[in-house]
Amino acid sequence: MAIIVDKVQKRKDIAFSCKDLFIQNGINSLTISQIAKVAGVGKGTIYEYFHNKEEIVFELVNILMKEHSQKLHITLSEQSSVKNMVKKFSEFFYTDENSELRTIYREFVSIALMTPNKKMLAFQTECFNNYYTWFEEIFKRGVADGKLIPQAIGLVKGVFVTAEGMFIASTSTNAIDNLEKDLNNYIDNLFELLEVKS
Amino acid sequence: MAIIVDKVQKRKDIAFSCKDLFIQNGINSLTISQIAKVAGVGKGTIYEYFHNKEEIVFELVNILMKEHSQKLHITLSEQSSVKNMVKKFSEFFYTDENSELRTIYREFVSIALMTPNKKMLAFQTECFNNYYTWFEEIFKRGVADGKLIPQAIGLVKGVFVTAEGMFIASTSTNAIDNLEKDLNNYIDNLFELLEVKS
Amino acid sequence: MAIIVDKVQKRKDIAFSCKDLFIQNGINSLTISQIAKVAGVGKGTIYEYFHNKEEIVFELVNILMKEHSQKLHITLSEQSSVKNMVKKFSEFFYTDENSELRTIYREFVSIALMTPNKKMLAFQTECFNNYYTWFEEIFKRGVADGKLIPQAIGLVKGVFVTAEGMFIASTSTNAIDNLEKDLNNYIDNLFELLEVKS
Amino acid sequence: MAIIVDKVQKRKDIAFSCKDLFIQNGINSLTISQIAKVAGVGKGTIYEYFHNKEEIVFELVNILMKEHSQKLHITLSEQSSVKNMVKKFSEFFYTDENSELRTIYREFVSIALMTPNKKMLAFQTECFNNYYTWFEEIFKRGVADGKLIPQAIGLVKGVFVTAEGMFIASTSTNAIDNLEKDLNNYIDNLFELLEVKS
DNA sequence: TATGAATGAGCCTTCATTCAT
DNA sequence: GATGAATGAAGGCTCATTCAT
Repeated sequence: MAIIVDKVQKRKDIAFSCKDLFIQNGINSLTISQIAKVAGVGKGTIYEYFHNKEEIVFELVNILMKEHSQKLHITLSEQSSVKNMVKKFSEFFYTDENSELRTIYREFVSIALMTPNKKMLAFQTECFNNYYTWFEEIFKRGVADGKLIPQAIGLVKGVFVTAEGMFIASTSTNAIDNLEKDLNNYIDNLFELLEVKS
Repeated sequence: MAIIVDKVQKRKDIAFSCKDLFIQNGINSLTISQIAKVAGVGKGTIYEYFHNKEEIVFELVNILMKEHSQKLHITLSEQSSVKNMVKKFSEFFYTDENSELRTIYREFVSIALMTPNKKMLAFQTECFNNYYTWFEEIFKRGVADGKLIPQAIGLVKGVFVTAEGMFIASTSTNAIDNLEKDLNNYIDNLFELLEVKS
Repeated sequence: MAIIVDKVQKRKDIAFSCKDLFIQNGINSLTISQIAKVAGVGKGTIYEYFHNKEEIVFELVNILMKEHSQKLHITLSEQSSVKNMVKKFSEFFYTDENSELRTIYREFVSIALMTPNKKMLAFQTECFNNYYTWFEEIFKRGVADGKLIPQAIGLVKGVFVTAEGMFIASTSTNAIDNLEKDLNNYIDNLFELLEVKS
Repeated sequence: MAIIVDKVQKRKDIAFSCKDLFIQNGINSLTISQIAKVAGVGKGTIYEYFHNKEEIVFELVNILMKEHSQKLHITLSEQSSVKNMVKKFSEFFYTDENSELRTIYREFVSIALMTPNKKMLAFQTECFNNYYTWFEEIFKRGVADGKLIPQAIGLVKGVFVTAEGMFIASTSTNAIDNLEKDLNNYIDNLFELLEVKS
């Protein structure tokens, strides 16, 4: 009887096993040899599950994003105000807890900017839409509940990308230390304008 | 005696000469051989002016940014309102006119995210601060002139990075076509809240 | 499953295959490409078995030295006097039979003098000790058997290195033709003093 | 009036100026650029005085050897016995005072073994003969004066090269620390046999 | 299915040498 | 005589990918 291998699971396992390597060295200095070694499989086997190196990053980000997404869902549902939800949302970009995922995310954005290919873009779009729809929903509910002024809707997209914008900027300018302060300051000031005063 | 060469100018010339190559293929597929060829110099000559490939990109972005910065200065000085200034500012991210610089800028951000080194970070910080100080000034003047509400100041950083955030997002999600609409919509809605109604 | 290869043997094969190339051109003008070609393997394969060019020479000398060592063992065991043993020992430095090994040995000494690294030094030490212990043994037995005067022991190291010293000198001074005569003359005169007259 | 440059002296100056560089890095990692820099001349100028890199080493060894030779002459003339002369002779190979020259000499031997060319060999021969004639003379006088037994003459060449042989061996085997002891021990034991007991 | 030995195109980089000034 | 900018041949080495087992 042939051994039945769960291809989907093995794919995930391989991607996940090189997480640390990926975080430490970045995709550019990762070699298939190294990946095969830490994954505990042969070099040829990698090619049974992935077409190229970037697909592995792809899979890895996929896994980690889903994980993060689930946690975030729970956290958000515990928040009482839209502002707090947005704050929890933006926490991703500075808490220690997410530093690993952030490192990988950074690399991922970098790859996407440099060598965009269809599969990767499709995934990014999915990823973006997933979070964005969510984000939009929160704002819409806020307006419907009379917590936010109607004009808030027109700012959703802008607000959504601001956290990422700041993250990118802070990485580039090596000013990651101020990120938390800057983000919270921005959110506080913004909601000062958006929240309906009771 | 030996030939005296304007090393600074030649450095610029080499960097500039590979602009098209860089736009078409990205830094990763650029080879020193190609660069030397389009620059019309020998391979060894490249190393007389640059330590490595990334330094060339570095120089090129430097040149183009300065060029763009100057043009922008003029354009901004012609605007009558803060909102229009911000719109002109954000035009960089979608007009055809800047598509080349944008491509290079994208690559540059990508490199900075992936392999940050001190020199590059220093340049990025300088670049960021240059534009940001400018941006902040515009807002402060707006408030001082009674055109914007005082709370606008607390949003400066957020607004500043939003355009970049959307740009990155649009690249990833292949939704660059909507960028102009999204950006303008965001700015219109935001200034609805920030502008002092007369 | 994958092909199982005798890595140790293949390493030897590759090293051995470039013997002639090495003798004709010396290590400095040997290129990896040439080595790969005469070894009948790809360039990359070389790096599966060796870390760098010098390691190949290292392996080659290792092989040839062992071969020579074995032959010498037999030859020495056939000698009747210590003097003859020493003569057979020193023959290495001038007989036609060993000219190839000598060329490689010369190159090897040259490398060791110029770029000593731990591995190479360790091997040299081993090599030296191997022959030297042997040499010392011969002298000790000679004294024990009453063939040599006891003071011979104090000269062992000096005598041992003399052949090599003459070899180096003869190479430098292009006087290799006189080496045989010089060596034998030296040995004859020395043993005149060291041998116990019956 | 044209500036009269002492070509011979400038040649020496250039060679001498790169002494430290040469000692620290060895000939292989010396570049013409570096040499020109430390010599305080242009790269092209080097080629006015030397045909290639090795010629510089050649000149340098020449200078240093002559210097050493003169010092040795004086030292030797102060010795009372042949044995002491030989000891002083061999001191070159282990005293701190000569460590620099030794480093260069080692490199020089290495070059000579690897890439012997006529000029270099001619110089080596001259160098060897210079010292050797001297050495032979000492022994001959020792015999003539009734200090040494006549058979000593037949050992001159062997004894002469022994110090160098030990030096080479000690370099290879990393046993340079024992060199002084080994050499002196050898000389003491040898002269026990060669000196005429009064 | 799994492997890992073999590959070789092509990269970056070095540096001795030239030659116009 | 002196210079140093320019060169380009040539080298070592990497590593994604293949494929026989």
